[in-house]
Amino acid sequence: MDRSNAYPITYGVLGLLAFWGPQSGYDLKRLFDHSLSPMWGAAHSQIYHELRRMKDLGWVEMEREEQESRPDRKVYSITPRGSEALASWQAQPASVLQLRDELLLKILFGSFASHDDLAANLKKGIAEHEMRLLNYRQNLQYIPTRGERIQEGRRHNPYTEADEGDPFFTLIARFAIEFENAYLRWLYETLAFLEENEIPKQ
Amino acid sequence: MDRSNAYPITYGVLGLLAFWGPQSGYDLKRLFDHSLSPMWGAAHSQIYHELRRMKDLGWVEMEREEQESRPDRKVYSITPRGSEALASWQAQPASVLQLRDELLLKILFGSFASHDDLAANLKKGIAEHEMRLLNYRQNLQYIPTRGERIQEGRRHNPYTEADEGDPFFTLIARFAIEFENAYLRWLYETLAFLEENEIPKQ
DNA sequence: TATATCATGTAATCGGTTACATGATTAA
DNA sequence: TTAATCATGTAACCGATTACATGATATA
Repeated sequence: MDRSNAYPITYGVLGLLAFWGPQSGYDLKRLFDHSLSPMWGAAHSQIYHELRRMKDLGWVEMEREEQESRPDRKVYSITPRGSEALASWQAQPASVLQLRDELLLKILFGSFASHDDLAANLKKGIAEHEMRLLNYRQNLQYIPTRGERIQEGRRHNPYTEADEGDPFFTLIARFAIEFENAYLRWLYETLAFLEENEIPKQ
Repeated sequence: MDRSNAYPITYGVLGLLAFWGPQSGYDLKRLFDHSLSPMWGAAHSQIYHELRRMKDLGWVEMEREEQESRPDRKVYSITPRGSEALASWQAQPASVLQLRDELLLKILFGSFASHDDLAANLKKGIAEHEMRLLNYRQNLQYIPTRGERIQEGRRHNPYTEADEGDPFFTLIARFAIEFENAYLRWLYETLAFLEENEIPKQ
């Protein structure tokens, strides 16, 4: 629980602090939802938890911003030791990916499902991934610029044109789009295959 | 722990029992490693756990096979109630995918890494995914056939030519290959981009 | 009037991984 | 002689999700 270990999610929060400058837990949750969600989601409870752990580790500092009629904002910023931790994480090999996609499991065992159940799940998958694709395409036009964001502080529009933006965000956005395209292509082909091979009910 | 709920991993084990016929925990672990591992991995401890839980639910039955000089094999088979559970799982919508790929996280925060660290991680990713692709391509030639496997029992070669095999296994194998191809294409492009834009050390 | 946003946290649970534990057989 | 295979389990831990808890402001 309060161990001194760090995990991908820890560095996710730390990286966002390094990139965007000082943020509250609430801000970080929105950044997660906006830029990381389908790549690495996080509940707000977990973000608050990681912040406390990193404070204990000396990787972040906290400053309290008082507000009338609302809970104080606790604004966290990365410390030099946090920056070191982030860099040494980058020097370590990444753990290997596991998909864990329930839809794929269902298709794999499709011989135990009715045609209609399979088709329904495929269509739900198509809707879901089409929506993601739209989202990513829009995001690609608004890639953040690091320097600006940190200098001007929070609460202004953090986006600039894609061609001035952080090249790594652009690379990841491209990945997301290509992944969704490949997934969708397969979903449509699979659905078509099922419809062709359906044995019609008498 | 011993709750009466079921999760994707539960149905993964149940589906394997339905497809391949009676198996021991040890057999199931190998089937997982062979056919499901990068899609939905499972430690042997978890498989044994799911088997006990499903026995309590009446979804599987256990029969003890005595052996000299080795622990008894406990062979599990799916019950009619297990088949019902599998079918009703297929009727429910699948949960949505989250990638949770640490490599993507590292690339996203690539502005806090050295060129060499990034390149090393990309190259490790390339090696990993090339290996998977090879594996999937080999698997595609040997797709299991359900009926045979169950009738003839375990411990014979369970594979037949792809064109006679289960169509769903073929569909999933195609997905896996297309996914790895898309991922690899992106990895190579990203690595090339980094090499082009490297600021050489003085 | 009801929902959404702002803002932070605790508690409970659980899915999943890693380590621990045992021990015979067989092939390199 | 070392490692891999066969074979099954327990224990500890922890990352992550879900639910619980509070309460003001602004918008529909």
